[in-house]
Amino acid sequence: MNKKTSLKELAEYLGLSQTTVSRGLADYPEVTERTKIRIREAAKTLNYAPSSTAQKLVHGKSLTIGHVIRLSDHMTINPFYADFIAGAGETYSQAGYDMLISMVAPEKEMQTYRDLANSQKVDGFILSEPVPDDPRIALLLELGIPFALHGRSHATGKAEHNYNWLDVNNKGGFEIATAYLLEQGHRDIAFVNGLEIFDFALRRKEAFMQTMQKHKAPIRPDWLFSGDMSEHAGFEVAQALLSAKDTPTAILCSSVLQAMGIQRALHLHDKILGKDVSIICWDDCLSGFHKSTGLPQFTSMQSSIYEAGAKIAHLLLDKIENPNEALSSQLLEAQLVIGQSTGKGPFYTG
Amino acid sequence: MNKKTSLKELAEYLGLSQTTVSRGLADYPEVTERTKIRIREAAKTLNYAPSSTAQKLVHGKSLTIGHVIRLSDHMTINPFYADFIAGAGETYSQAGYDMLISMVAPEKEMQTYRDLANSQKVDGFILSEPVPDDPRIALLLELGIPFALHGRSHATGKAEHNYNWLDVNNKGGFEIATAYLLEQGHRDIAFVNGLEIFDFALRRKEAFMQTMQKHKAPIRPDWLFSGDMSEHAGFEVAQALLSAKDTPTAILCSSVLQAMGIQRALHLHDKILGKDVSIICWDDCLSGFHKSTGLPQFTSMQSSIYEAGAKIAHLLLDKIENPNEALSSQLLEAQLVIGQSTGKGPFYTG
DNA sequence: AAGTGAATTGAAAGCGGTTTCAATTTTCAT
DNA sequence: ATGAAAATTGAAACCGCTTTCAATTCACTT
Repeated sequence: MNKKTSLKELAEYLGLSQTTVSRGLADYPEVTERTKIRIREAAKTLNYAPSSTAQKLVHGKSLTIGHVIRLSDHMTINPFYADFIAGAGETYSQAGYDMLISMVAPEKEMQTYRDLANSQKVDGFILSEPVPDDPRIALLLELGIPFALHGRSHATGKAEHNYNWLDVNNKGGFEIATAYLLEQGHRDIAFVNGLEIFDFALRRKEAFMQTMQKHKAPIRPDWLFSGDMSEHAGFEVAQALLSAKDTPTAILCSSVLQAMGIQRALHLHDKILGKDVSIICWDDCLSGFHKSTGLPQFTSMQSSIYEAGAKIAHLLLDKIENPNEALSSQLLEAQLVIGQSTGKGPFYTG
Repeated sequence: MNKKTSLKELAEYLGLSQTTVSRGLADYPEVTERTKIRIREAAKTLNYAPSSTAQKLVHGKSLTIGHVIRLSDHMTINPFYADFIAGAGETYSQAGYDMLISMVAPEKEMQTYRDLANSQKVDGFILSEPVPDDPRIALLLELGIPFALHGRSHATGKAEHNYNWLDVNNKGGFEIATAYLLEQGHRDIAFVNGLEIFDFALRRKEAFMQTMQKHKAPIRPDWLFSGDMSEHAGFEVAQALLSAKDTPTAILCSSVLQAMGIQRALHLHDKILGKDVSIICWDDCLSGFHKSTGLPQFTSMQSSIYEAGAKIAHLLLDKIENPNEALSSQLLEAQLVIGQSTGKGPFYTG
């Protein structure tokens, strides 16, 4: 249990002033190389490290970014969020920032943002899973603390906003996916969306509807679903779909988990994936830095959420360090990757 | 963009000394109720909140717990870890602590612990995924910083340890699981473990081996696997198993993900789960606070990892706040929950 | 009205650093 | 040797809060 050494003690030990020692450690040019070396060695032997708290106080910054995670019913701690966090975390540590994560019940969420900002525990926030007119945005703008938004939030009122955002092109991605299914000869397509309170889900739906209409393909209201992006939810939906007398030849869904659930239901109904029924799903590329994701090879719209985390962290840090710079936002494109879950449909005209 | 109010400004505004204001806000008894009210109101109007940095400096504590996550090849950011973190995070916020998460490349891991401890950014750590003689334990003991271990670390040298731990009874759990399969009339059982560098995996293997031996059931070396706890890994193993000329009638595996991969392979080989082949898996009860986990109903040994996170956080906070108290550790029991993935084996003698 | 103890209040000293600005020492040309 | 300029060093203020300890005010006795 070695006690903490303070700068004062280190200075006394060296017979120097705190000033010189502080400067020596910070590698100021006015300190002789010889004394710098002495200082560093003494610091090593005494096992000295500056108190980050004291440094933060003097610099007036916390060098910490906050992530507030709502523990609610729908959005459980999304496994994908772990990947997102990992990407952001990497960027933070490279830039000398820390990551503060706060998991809170929904009713305490707003107050948590307030407290974290007011007590200056964090220099900025990353917001995820925005809904239209997201109240967190208004709050943080009012508090005057920098933040970046992962996704976009449709604002009905004054469209003006003063924050950076990064989003993946959900609409463009699902336009491509829908068009691909149509090209392959599918017309009877079911759509299994995430919860349509979220911005991304609304954009995906828009993409599906518009693309179907554009190609004069029929949209069946009873083939439009919205719910949890879980294996279970996918299974349930597919059970319902496959028990009806007419069934779709293709399903577009919003997550790999849903796709897996659908796949399970297909097995039960003796349907062959990619033959009887095609599936395209959105794939956030869980653990995107690994080659094999360990998930079945669905045809999917791919976009690395790890990368998104890393990039949005940069956006936020930029905003914090250059508050007056112009806003910058990014729209990432998802890639259509053909897997084994899609095949030709009945209307294919090669 | 409202500027931060300092205690000094608030005091001037009120025409009081900083001392009184500080005491008023902290609800000291020597401050009149009337002035307290004035103070609180002024604080509200000026939107004052004490700087946590300054408070930390004064109190010499960071009120922050560190979680260092190694971004390596095997242990990607385990989805289950998110749940664990959520449990711990809940406990922290209730106790007024913050959670600092650091995601680092494996080679920087040890230095990260050092830095976080020396710079006093955190008051303690939670360690996860221990290996035998885990070097992090030695390091943190040397640094003299409190920590709690999720799992146990077999120590070959001096067995003495000075930290709290919490583990789930991996050995007991897999003894029960193995015995259940044997009772149901299975003898040809394959064992699909996690990576056997980790303590928990070693205990599970021990349980399997001993229980099989005790019941005079044959252990086939080519039916013992160890690898990633991913869907993909489960699939690969099962592919290999099912392609051989003789196949097991039951598989005991270490995670739900592996079980799902095995299930996928079973389908390909036209085997029926729970009939041709039984599966028992370990289930960390992902998102344990929800009713339906969204995962297929495997027979499993269940133990909530969310709960484990919450409990170990308490253990650590106890240690931090009462450093001299006796050590306390907990061993949680996993529950055998019968699902649809198990059935009678060929040697069943009802 | 004076004196006492109790109740309030505030000045100042830290907490552990960084940085300004002045003081001291070196260096070098004269 | 001498003085001016350059290179080093250090004293002290400050970041924003808590807390000790002394000072002031108040409420009651006598």
